[in-house]
Amino acid sequence: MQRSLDARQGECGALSCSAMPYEPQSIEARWQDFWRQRETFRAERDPAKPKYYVLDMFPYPSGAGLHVGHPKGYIATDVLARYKRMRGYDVLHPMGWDAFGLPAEQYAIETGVHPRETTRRNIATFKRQIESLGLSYDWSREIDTTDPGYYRWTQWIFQRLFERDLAYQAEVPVNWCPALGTVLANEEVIDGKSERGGHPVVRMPMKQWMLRITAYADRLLEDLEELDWPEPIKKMQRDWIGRSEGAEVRFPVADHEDLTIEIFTTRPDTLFGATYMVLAPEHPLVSRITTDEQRAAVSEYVQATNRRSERARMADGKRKTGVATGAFAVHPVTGARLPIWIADYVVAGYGTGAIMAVPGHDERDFEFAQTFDLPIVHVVDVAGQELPTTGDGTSVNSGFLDGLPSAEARRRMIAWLEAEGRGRGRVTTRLRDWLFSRQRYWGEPFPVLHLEDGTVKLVPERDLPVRLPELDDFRPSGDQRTPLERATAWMETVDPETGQKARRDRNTMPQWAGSCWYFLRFVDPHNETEPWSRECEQSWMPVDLYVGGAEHAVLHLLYARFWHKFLYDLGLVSTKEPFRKLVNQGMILGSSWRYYDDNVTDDPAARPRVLSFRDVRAEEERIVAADDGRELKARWVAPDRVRLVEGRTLHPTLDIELEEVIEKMSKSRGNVVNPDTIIAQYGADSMRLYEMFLGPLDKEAPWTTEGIHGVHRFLQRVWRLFVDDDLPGEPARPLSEEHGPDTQERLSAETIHGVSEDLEALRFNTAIAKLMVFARDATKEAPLSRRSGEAFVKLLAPLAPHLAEELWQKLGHTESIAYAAWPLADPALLASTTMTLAVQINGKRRDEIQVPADADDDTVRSAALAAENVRRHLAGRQPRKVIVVPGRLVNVVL
RNA sequence: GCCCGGGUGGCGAAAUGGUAGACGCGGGCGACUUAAAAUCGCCUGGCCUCAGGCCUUGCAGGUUCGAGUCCUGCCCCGGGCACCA
Repeated sequence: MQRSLDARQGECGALSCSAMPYEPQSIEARWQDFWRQRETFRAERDPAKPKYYVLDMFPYPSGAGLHVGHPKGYIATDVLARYKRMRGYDVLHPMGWDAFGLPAEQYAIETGVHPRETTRRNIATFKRQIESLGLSYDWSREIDTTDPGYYRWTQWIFQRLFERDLAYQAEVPVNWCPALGTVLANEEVIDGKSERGGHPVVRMPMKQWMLRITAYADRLLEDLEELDWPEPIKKMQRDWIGRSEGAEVRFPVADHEDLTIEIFTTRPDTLFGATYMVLAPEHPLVSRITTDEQRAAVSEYVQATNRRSERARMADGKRKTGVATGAFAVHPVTGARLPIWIADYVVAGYGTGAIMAVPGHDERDFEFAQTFDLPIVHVVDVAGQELPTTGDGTSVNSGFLDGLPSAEARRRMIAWLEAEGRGRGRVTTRLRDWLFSRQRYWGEPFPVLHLEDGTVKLVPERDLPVRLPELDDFRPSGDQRTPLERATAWMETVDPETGQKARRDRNTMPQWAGSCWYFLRFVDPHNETEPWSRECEQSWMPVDLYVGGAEHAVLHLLYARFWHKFLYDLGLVSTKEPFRKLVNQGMILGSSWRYYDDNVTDDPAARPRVLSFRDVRAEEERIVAADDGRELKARWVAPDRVRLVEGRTLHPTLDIELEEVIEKMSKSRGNVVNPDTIIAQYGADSMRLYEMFLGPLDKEAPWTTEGIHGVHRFLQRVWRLFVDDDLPGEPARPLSEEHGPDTQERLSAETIHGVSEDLEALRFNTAIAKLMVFARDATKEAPLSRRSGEAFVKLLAPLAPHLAEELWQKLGHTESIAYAAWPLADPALLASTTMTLAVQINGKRRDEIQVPADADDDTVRSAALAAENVRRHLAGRQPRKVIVVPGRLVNVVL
């Protein structure tokens, strides 16, 4: 940079030297206003152009606002949206709010502020933060799931489900969470606790709305094949659906002519090895078949099972427990009497809640049989292995199956069962119908009326939406009454068609309802006569790229696919699947510092003993003091409060060394970084660039505030490439209208080529690296040519849009760069005239040679053998073999 | 236990079976400065007998002219599922 040091000195005499050369704060606000006022990103559909629908999983606007981890996916989709626009696509890039749900309501209960109010405030904060990143959303399509104009159509879709018998009410055992005062879907229960809040959940029967997602199980499974989704996510969905093939077999109960036990097995070939039966403790037949002698023991076991949470059951490990019912079943083939047991290793919710136990070929049955001294029979021979064997082999001791390989034996047994009327081939799924009602306030009301005669009918379409009633008290009642039942005037109504007295439904829909179809509303958000028009749907759907967190693998993504398939069957959408390509962005991690104390109960009056991480050890799940073994609790120190003393990291006031822990950002750890602070200091473009530069999009990465310096320096360098801030009044450095030197033109072509490829593949980190190389090297030999300079600004535009707009304007353009045509690399420049080849000897790099790009193998070979260091290694010997890899290297084998 | 990812400099990371460590952080040296910051330039995996050479992508083998990349076995970390019949 030999440019005018003299000018700089001259300037310093007259003016302050502290003027910032590149001031993102003023640039960014100006361009954000520009985009807003011009509606630059309003999506319009021109049928002559290809379309690109790029979508973020819309956020739940929580009270805490965004931290730097949230926008990573939004930035990535924004880069792609901007890139695709410049590539000539019509881009649909919308944003909205998934605003119904528990946290707003929990907050309302704590503070007394209406959820509508907190939701409004939270949305305002989220929107301000998102806008400050310069994301190119079409805000005219903003959606809020709590808006009656939106949930009207959520209710409308529910009505269509009801009409097709895909929504029904049933008395089912549900996951009741007393602390939240609601039931939860299976997907919302993790380890026997609620996904939100970690409260205990108990199973109990209740009348609930259900959606028949099981009717779509096969299609949800099959159509995964055609999706460009991460393999682990597809796998999780397959596992969740849990399809397995096998047979249903009916075992008559001895001495109860009217009773049969129905079981499901994937191994009908082992039927001859069944030596006893097991029912889940909750199985409906238990009380009917239990003999008087066993009744006391059985009921005690059933109660004990109910009391123990699933967590406690798991903590017990694999120890088998159970009680005999005293009853017997009749083996459908041999007629043998098999004792019927109950045991909690058979779960009520899977299959039929009953099994035939084949201890010879099932590890669980084997353990149980050993524990209770039940007979074990060998019916499948697997290459001399000892029992229990669970793999395929050859049937033995199995009557008409003897000698058959397992697969054939299965077919033969199913045929026999069907011929004898004792069973049939069957496929089961682990997936169960979706429990769709919640006993909460902040959700969509069900658009139905319960008439006095018990019938349920739909609210007429013209009366939609059924609005949420106003309530002052949102609390769950503690019993099973719901908040809506307090709105008595709202609950008691009349059927507008018959004039009969009617009650509204007391439940609301779960949080997932609104997100099942929001991507469809985005294509036609202001339509008041239908949820979306056919025309809009066909011009934008499906979503071409969907980016969001992996935590939605089996919740939102499965539910949304289910609704979409249903809408497809109705002819309302034209694609079987809503999301063609899915990418999970990796989390951004924060760092905090840890120590321990013995105030395990968080007693504020305690004077705890404080320990460094060096003085503790892990004992199973707990952390204890290394010396006296007392139990400890982890404490956290935010990174800005630690003291660095002689290379050690210490507590702010105490003399103990802290341990750095890098994990998901959360309030409780004090490791959250607010994007507002980063943007105020470095600007949105630096923030965007940094998050994209950290590493591959789908990988998690730790946030470090030093790291952002690098990309900020890069943007400053870019600024100076175009703007001479030492010459006030000069809008831009004059760029040469001539072609630059060959090296510059070639670098430009390579950068265009490389950045384009990287953006297509979502490799933002390497795209940025290539831009950095250009900015570093382009002006080494000569000033930048206009041609290369403008191409570079365009390449930068998707990643750092504010700076690119500013430079584009300084280069004399009056239109936004947002729709400027993406540059194309001159292929002639990509092919260089000479090339540098590495020369290896026995696979080790020893020298390099320069040869013309079109040199033939012989020329390359002799050049390689003539290289100085090669001659030294050869020392007169003849190489055994010379391998020429065109364009790459030469390997001389001795 | 089972199923996925992943182990590369002090750190974040690059690398169609073909020059390992691009780019960035941090660090070092120098220029500019009264000074500092900012900026700019150079250096920065380890070791040695240093114009050269040896070692190096979790560990141990294998395939290949050539392996971070492919194969076999193992170790460690992260995630998902978990008595699923």
